Amino acid sequence: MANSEPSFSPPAGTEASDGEAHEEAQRVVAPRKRARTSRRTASGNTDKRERILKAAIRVFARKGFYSTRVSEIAKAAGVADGTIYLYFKNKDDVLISIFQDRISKLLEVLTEAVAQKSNFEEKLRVVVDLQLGLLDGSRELAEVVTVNLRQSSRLLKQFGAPLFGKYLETLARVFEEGQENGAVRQDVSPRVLARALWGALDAIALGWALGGGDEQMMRRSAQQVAATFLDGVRTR
Amino acid sequence: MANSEPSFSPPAGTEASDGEAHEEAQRVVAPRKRARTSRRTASGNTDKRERILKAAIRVFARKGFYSTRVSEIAKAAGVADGTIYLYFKNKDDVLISIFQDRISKLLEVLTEAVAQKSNFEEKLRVVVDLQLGLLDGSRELAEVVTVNLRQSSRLLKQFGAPLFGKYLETLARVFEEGQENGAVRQDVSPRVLARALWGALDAIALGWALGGGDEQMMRRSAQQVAATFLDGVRTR
Amino acid sequence: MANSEPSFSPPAGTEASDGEAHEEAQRVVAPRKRARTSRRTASGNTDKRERILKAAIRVFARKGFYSTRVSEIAKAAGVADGTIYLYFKNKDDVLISIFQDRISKLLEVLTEAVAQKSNFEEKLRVVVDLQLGLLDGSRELAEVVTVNLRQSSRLLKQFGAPLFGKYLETLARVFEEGQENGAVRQDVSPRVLARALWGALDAIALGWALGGGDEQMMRRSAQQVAATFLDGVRTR
Amino acid sequence: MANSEPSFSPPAGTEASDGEAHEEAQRVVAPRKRARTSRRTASGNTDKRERILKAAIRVFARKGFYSTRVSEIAKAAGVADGTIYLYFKNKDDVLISIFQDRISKLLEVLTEAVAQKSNFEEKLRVVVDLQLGLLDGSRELAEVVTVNLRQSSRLLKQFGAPLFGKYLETLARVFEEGQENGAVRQDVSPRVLARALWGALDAIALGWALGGGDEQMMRRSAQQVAATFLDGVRTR
DNA sequence: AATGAATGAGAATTCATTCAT
DNA sequence: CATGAATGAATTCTCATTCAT
Repeated sequence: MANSEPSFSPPAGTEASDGEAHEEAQRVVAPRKRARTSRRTASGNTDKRERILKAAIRVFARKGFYSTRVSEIAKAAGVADGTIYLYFKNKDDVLISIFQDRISKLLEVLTEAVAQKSNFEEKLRVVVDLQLGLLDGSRELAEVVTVNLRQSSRLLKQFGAPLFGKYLETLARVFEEGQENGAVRQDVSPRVLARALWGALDAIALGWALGGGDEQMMRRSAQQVAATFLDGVRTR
Repeated sequence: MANSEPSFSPPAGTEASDGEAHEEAQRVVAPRKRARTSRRTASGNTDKRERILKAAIRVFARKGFYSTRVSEIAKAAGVADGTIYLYFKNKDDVLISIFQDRISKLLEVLTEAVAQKSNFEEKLRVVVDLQLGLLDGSRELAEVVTVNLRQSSRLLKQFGAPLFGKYLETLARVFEEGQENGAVRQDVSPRVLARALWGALDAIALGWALGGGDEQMMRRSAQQVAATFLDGVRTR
Repeated sequence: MANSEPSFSPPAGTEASDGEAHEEAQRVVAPRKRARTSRRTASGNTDKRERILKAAIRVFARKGFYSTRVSEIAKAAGVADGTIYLYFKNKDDVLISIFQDRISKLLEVLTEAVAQKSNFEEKLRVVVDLQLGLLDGSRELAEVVTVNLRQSSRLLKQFGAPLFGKYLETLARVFEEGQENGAVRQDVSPRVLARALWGALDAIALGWALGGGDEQMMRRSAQQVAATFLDGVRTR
Repeated sequence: MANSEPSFSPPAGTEASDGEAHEEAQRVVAPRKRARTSRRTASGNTDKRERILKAAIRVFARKGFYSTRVSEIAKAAGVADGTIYLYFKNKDDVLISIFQDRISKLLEVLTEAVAQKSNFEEKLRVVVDLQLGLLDGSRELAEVVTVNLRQSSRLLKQFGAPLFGKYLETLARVFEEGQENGAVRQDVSPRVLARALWGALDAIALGWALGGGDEQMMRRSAQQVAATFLDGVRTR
């Protein structure tokens, strides 16, 4: 099977019709004067926007973007339908925000984690663990990315692509460094390797996310993928 | 060992809420006296159902299931909107039919192709080429699968998953055989490898589809992934 | 009271927010292959688009554009809500279409009627009668214009203005000719006179339309306005 | 004779359907303990109600009743959305209050101004100047009337009409007096003349408002309309 | 069998109004 | 008194599906 995922940048004429939308992607951070009411007890009810985002992640993951009704997100978040629109421009904006908020966070964590490790092998293991959500609290993050990355081609192409590109870039850099210091074979492109690794891990995570697997199984899978990749890319 | 193929089946409570039921979710091969008119003279009016299916594959691959309008499929197929309903129960049924009709065919091709090759390395290369659409003209079909496998939890989990599971099964079998005859290392699960390979190839195909890359580049990438995987899984 | 009507061209920042809308104002003439079903018995059920337009005129006139629900138009036209959208892009488009269809017709009639009369006095009387709907079947036309001209500032400014401008232009031309051949005083601007006459007649028509006055009363009013204007503008 | 001032009152069955009723459509001068706080020290916090009313006049004049959001009025008035409801029963009530508070004031001014002039010609000139907003700063107020008089059948017919009727009445009275003392021709109805004059001036003001004309141009137009009308209605 | 105009249920979104702070 | 976040009823519009021709 050859293929292509929900894609990640306008491949020719795709889902056009609305060339507008989200002209000013950022906006809406919180309907004025937050801060007083927000972060009520220092933890619970942290912020309504956050609550909606979390609810949306849950529902999108379960039903997919298109099958999710705005009212379902609202109900899951425990707010009125209209409240969603106090924090997000529209349904699309909710999905986009999930990406922008979460993925950039994942990217930060990745960049830092990779920087802390000194040799190639360690870096690669960090990448694997992080993407599979085995690192600290990255579990939910990973799940969001894995599951939601696939919901709306149009949206994600348009707004997810740049961030996704940076993620791959960081991975490719790890392989490149490996080549530079002789740890990685020279006859393969760092970009291709980055993509392949991401895809492999993504597939593992997807199977796990959908199958409801336990973490132990996941760790074992991670271990195996890491080992195989290391052997595969090793200089010989 | 690890990863017992969670296999995409409805993970617990998924997309319930729609009590609308699936009274007879199965299929509809062709409402009304099909068989007689079908494949009429092997020439004119060859088969309208076929034409619709082909058109749907094209459109679904480009825009995804939810963003595709029934009228678009009709237009692409050169038939009236209503005609679709003469051959399919509803829009869902069109997608389901694609999975059932076509993917099982693709699966056959894979099974056969793998069976024809005698050693592990050759089998793996066949898999790679097939999935990357380098083997025949199965590109678009593969795209439908990958694109849509991620949009509708309900439909695809329910109908796509079993076939996807079989695909992975076939791949896993290749690795398993490799282990049996000593070509593949024993410390990794064939299932995990199958999934990882599929994911890696899928990611490559995605990048290619989006980047508008040429086939040559694709072949080179395929070559690199295959080589890396082979070295990675080789017994040592 | 100084004032200004619903206006007729973007006076500074007015009801902006949607700079788009109606980019391709024309469109939708009839959903494909009309002609067969249309104009059924040569008269009744002439055309669905026409039926909707007529219903909309009635309802808009009674309740105003903003207070009219699309479903009310549909009910009045005896069609389903969705059918409206087969012939019109949206609610706005219905109002706009009323103008484009009807006013241009009124304009045609005016131009021709004025051309047929030779002296100023007769021309002026024709204008009066036409605008007041006293000429042949122009009654409904006049009513549409009078009542609907005032419904949506934004819409009418944008789409009604050009046509309204032409209407005034034609009137002004009548006065101008009057000045040229000595029938009309030279110390007043034809444009100002055109506007004033239109406004005066519009006011009369409005009172009549809302009050449900009878035609006799209207004729008398028309007679009086015409007489007064004639005396007022006469060369002395 | 003709035209007995149909006067904008609900022409038969108008805008029924909304059985929501007008339980106590009348008015609300100022909910809660007004009077005490109002017009506090004649300086600071002069009167919030007044501020809201002024802001509403501005916004309604520009965008019309239906296109104006309550929040826009609030912002323009520099108060919170909820504050509006401390002084007005609802959005409708704001518009109604404008009519009742302001227009009756305008009417007073007109009545007085007309009373101060002794001959017909002077009276007519006063009317012209007042309606064209040349007499004081009543421009915006006049705009509210004209713009909104045409948008909402229900509200304005119900609440604006009576006042508008009085305005026309006053004008008609001027013409009637003119007839009584021989300054105005007897063969035209004062009511018709009143309506026609109002309409003519309204149209002029409209053109001016839209064309962004300067006051000088306006004065010239006013001069011309006044002169033409005077000549037109003069006894001969 | 084929057509495509018509249908109407369903979904996103808006905004007047309320009410806890 | 004021505030403005939250609410949810109401409305427009879409599009899968039907059915008369």
